[in-house]
Amino acid sequence: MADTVSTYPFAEIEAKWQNYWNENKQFKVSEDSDKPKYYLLEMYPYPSGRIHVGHVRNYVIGDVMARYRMMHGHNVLHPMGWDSFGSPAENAAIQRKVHPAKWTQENIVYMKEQFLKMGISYDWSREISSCSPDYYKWGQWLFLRFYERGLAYRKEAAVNWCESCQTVLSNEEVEGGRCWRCENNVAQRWLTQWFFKITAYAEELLNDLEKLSDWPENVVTMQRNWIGRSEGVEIDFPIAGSGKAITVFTTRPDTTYGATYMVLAPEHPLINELTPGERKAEVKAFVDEVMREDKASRIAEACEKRGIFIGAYCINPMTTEQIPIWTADYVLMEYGAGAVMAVPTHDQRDFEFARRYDLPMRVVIQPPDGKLDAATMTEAYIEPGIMDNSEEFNGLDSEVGKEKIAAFMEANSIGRRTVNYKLRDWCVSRQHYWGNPIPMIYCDDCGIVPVPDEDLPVILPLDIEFTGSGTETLQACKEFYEVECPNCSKTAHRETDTMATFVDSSWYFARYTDPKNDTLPFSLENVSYWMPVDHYVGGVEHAVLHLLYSRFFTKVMRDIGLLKISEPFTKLLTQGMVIKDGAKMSKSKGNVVDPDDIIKQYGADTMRVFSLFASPPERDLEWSDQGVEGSYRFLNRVWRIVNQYLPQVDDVTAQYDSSKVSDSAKELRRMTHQTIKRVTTDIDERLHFNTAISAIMELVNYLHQIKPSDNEIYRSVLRESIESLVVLISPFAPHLAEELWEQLGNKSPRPPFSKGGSVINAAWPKWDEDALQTEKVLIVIQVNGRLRSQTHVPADATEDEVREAVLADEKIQRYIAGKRVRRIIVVPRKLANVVV
RNA sequence: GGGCGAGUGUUGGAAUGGUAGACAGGAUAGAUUUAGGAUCUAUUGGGUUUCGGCCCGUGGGGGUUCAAAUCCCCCCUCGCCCA
Repeated sequence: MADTVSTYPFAEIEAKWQNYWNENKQFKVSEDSDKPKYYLLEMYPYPSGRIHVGHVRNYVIGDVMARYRMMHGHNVLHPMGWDSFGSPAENAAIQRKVHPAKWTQENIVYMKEQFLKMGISYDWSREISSCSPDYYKWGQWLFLRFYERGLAYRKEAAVNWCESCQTVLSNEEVEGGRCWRCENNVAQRWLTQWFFKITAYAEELLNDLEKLSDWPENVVTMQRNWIGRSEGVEIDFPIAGSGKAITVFTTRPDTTYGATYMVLAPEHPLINELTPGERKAEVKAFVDEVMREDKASRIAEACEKRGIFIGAYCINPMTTEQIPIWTADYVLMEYGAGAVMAVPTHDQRDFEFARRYDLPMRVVIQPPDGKLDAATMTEAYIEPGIMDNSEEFNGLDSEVGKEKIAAFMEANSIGRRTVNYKLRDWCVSRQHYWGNPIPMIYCDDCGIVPVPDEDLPVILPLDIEFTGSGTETLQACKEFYEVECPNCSKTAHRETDTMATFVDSSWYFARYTDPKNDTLPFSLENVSYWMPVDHYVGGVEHAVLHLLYSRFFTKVMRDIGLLKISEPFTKLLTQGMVIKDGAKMSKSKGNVVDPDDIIKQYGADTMRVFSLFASPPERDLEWSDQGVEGSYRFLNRVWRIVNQYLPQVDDVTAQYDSSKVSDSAKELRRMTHQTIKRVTTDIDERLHFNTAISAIMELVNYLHQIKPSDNEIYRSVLRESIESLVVLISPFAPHLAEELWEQLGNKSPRPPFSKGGSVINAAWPKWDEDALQTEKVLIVIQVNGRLRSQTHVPADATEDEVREAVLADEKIQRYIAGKRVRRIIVVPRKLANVVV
């Protein structure tokens, strides 16, 4: 518990310096700087009400990097804003009768205050909010540019429907068959929706992953899997008694002779057309049931596969046999074109399905070491092998057969080699009120008419009655819904769905470069100066969602001519979750920590230091109340040690002649420079702030036990140490550092570190490699790899000199007595291993 | 089922081929204090000891190496992603 007598006055200090930064516009940046630019960004938050410790971790990590770069003389863009459209605001409106705009605005005001209290170095002059018309106007503008290029289009399709959110979802928003936001099961519905043609960029999105060398490998892998490129063959199966064909995609054309039935996804548009009248009712009942079923259980392997014969046949183009067409729950529209040639002998799911419904099977690939019989197989044989029952292809290795069959199909116009992606076009319509209106008008005569640029933005009306669903709300609002057709001036109506909030967040990073531009989303000049984001910090939950969409938007914006880069984020850091008592914090578990309470009790610097010290950023962080107290104790220790030495270092500068340094000062100097090196490389190269802080702790512990001399050079060396300590700790505990910096008399310039004013203007200390050297080094001595002794040798001792010293060691002599020394391995300045 | 990641004291973690457990937390003892808190000092992986040491120890088993928490193979457990 905080005690006023023995602790530093964090509350006063923090308020003082937050005020100072604000008044001095310390973090405001412009494009006309001769310093090199650095764009440091954390994912902007949804203004849900209050900052939680997960946010704290995210934004503090970003702040350390931002402050570190500022102190390295970079022109650092470090902006913040609000992902302020979205369903929680709408839910609050329905449940608590507060207008979403009001609810959102109040949350923003509160959370901004919290950010200020945390001492995060944002340039608030660039603040953006996605629900503000001057921001969402440009989202609409971009939508129209997408539309002009055919990258935004409307189609009827089976789409994901979340009953609890009352809206459609993109495939990326469905995780394991559940809604990513509310974790409810997702069903399928036939609806006409707006889509972005992300598949047009599939190849580039995949290939450019190779450029992302500073991204965590798991994120790159997840995106690669999500895009899901596979090479194979598209095969046409003619429909019996019709001129049409069903096209399937397969990576295994070598098994085509084994395709004994066809399966269409229940959502497949051909089902209704192909099902003969007498079976229509039964098939429709099945299809409806599957579409209501949740996606999770449909894709679960353990679940029994169900299907129904639709009453039609198609022709296997290789065997020319008629095969039955089925529809089954295990085939999703996402795979290939929603149609699968079923080869039960060589695909496990087809095998299980065929066994259940007693469908025919034919072995067409034999393993190298045996002969399979379809009647006795207990599982599908999915490995390559020798082709069988495949006419002229018999006896071929199936890998060779793949190529031969593909060539045969192309020559005979049965099929063609193609590349398939798992990635589907991005459904962006949402049946919500609190979102960016899609700028489209429907006219009975002219059809779909885009809103002309000069009429943007389409303002989301605030004066409305909530009638339940968002779409209905907007339809009921006559001033919004009814509009003159821009083409023919007749009465037409507006689109009432709004855009997914992931559209807003797919380009916000570029808007920060020119946030007040009212003629374009951003100027080419500004965006070219700042973009790409040099370092992006956020949660791994966006590995596919936001990070894939943003890459897509960047490429489209490049093709529109808005910017010149292809990838938005050079370096990515995905931080782990904050957990408590082994579980994710949640109200129901009662393990929620409120940052406000921590700040009140210990101050923002303590909270910052704890959330950095407890674990490296990419790992999960276990919150510990006692750990917080430990960080608080440490900062108090820093406060005391600097104050204790203040009188001794007050009248000297940190400049001295290093050749005149005494032995005891040399040791202090070595410790200081070693700390500078460790902290610098930990922040800069490894991003391991926990070990950087522990290095500072070691310096503090050392300073605590020295007996300083009165000698002027010694006091200069001590000043260097104290100043380094303050500068090194400043990205972590900026308020404390500012206060101590001022106490050290560094508000006016004082060489070599202080340039006057804030500690942020200070020069980041450089370590002197010579200062790290000692005259003697400790050599650990092993005998046969086991630690036996240690000895000191001169730092510049040769390997032979080390060997001599090792053999002269008393303990070692006992160990090797009577044995033949076969060799001695010497690791310079570290270790020697005697092998006997 | 596949892919990726992780598994180290009582706890968070450190060490990425070279002294395992830095730094913190917790605990124990002592100093200070009327007391508590704060602060300071010492100890703190296990076993054993004649107090010099010695043996064991990084999920389990095997291997490579003078030397393995670290590299390789097999297995177990957990997490995430994809089926």
